[in-house]
Amino acid sequence: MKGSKGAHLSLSDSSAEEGTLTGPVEDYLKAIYALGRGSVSVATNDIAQRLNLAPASVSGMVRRLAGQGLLSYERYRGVTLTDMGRRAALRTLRRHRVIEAYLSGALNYPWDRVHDEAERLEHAASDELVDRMAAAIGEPLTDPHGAPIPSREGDMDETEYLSLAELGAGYGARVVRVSDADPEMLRYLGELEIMPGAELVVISKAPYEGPITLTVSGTMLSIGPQLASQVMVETLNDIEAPAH
Amino acid sequence: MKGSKGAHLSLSDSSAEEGTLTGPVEDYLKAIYALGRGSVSVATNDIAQRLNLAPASVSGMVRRLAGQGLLSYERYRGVTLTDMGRRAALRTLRRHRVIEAYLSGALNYPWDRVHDEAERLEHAASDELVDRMAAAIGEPLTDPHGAPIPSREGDMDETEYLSLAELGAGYGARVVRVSDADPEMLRYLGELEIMPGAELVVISKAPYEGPITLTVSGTMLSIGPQLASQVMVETLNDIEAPAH
DNA sequence: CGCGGAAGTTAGGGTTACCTAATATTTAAA
DNA sequence: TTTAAATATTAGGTAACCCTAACTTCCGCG
Repeated sequence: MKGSKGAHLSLSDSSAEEGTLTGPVEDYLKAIYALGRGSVSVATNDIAQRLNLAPASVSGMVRRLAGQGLLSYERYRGVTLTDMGRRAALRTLRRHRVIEAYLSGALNYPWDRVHDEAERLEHAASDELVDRMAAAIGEPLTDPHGAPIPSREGDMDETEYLSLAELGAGYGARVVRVSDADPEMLRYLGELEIMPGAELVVISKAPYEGPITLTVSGTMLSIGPQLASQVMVETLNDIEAPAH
Repeated sequence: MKGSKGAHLSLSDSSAEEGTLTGPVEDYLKAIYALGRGSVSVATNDIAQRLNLAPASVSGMVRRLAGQGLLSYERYRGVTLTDMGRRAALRTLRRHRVIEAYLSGALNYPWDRVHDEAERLEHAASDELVDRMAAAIGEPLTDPHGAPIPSREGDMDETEYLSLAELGAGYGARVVRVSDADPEMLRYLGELEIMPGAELVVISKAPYEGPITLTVSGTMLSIGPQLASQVMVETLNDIEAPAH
């Protein structure tokens, strides 16, 4: 575990602003939140890249959002979410992850396809629907990829974890989260049974960015370091350093 | 029963067009379908009223949609859906009604609130999601208000029914469908247990648009003709004309 | 320190979808 | 048949988002 902190902002009701943000605006806020982990300043080019937009488009939008009080912005200096912006971002994040968890838990969606569906539904679902979905599947704490779900009140566990690539040979660990960026990759990880909750032991790490050999639920396999870096784990004290 | 006909058009895949219609476009097509029951010509003003838009906005949109082959349009003459447009309308209608049925059946949504939620989700949900929802609640044939759900293939039962206001005193009937236009009204009808499946007997109809007295599941009550006209029923041969 | 490339911005357009005001067309009634 | 009311359309705007091209600012390296 590398570090830990928490976010708290009231998500519901959101005080005085008009309330209804457009889909694109929600996407901007989510992207800025993800890139700036809450309060770090974010480069407009990075937002553009993440949202697949031309940098010029971001400059314009960011100026508008600053005008609406959702973020603070100084030309050529990057942007930072205001409390209001952070609240909106977390609200969208909660929607997204609850929807993912619901699709997976209640409708048997395969985990490599929940992301895209949630990406569209998150802008259309009401708070009530999201709350009902969460209740229906027992108020889960994470989405199917292991990402934490912000609470209705705007709290989110922001614990950071080691990646499997950083784990030393001989260590046992439990998978807590995998990146949901690439469906193809998720399908592959699924085949290997590398998913949240799985326990694994690193057998060896070849040097020079070589393959990492490990056992997952009894099976031995090797994966590249690039893939391993997308898998976040929590070390297990009790399986520590077996002989090899 | 006043008449009966069926619609058949392949809903899936939709042949050669680009495929993704915007939310507003889907709303126009749905409105035109609803107003023209398939193929009757529809006045642009009626579309405007139904969608709560200025008539001028409709003229413009309708020209664009005609250009895309979704409807045929002659200035000052109203519009008619093409096969392609009808297909798209039925696809949206299916989404809408499946979502309503799902919200009600799987998430315990009260029936006066499913419409608004579905109105937003219908533009964001994928065909796969809609199909999974339908499967999860046993492929229902109607939504919670009794409106028929078009099949994946584009078939819809378009049977027309008598309204409760048209039913003569002494007749027994089963409620098949109620208007979902007004949540307030739905809540009231729910309190009275006037909902699809309920069986009722008309005791008397006061003249000059006076109240209609009836029994619903044993209880006697009176409603105005305006409300009664929003309740569609199917007569029951076996409870016909009891003495009074 | 200054200068070139990277990063970010403005300028100028385009599309969708809406609006109000002014105009045209249809239609029903005198 | 004429004509006014009802219906519908164009004309001219606005706002949200997006783009490409041209320009500006920043910053690190020599």
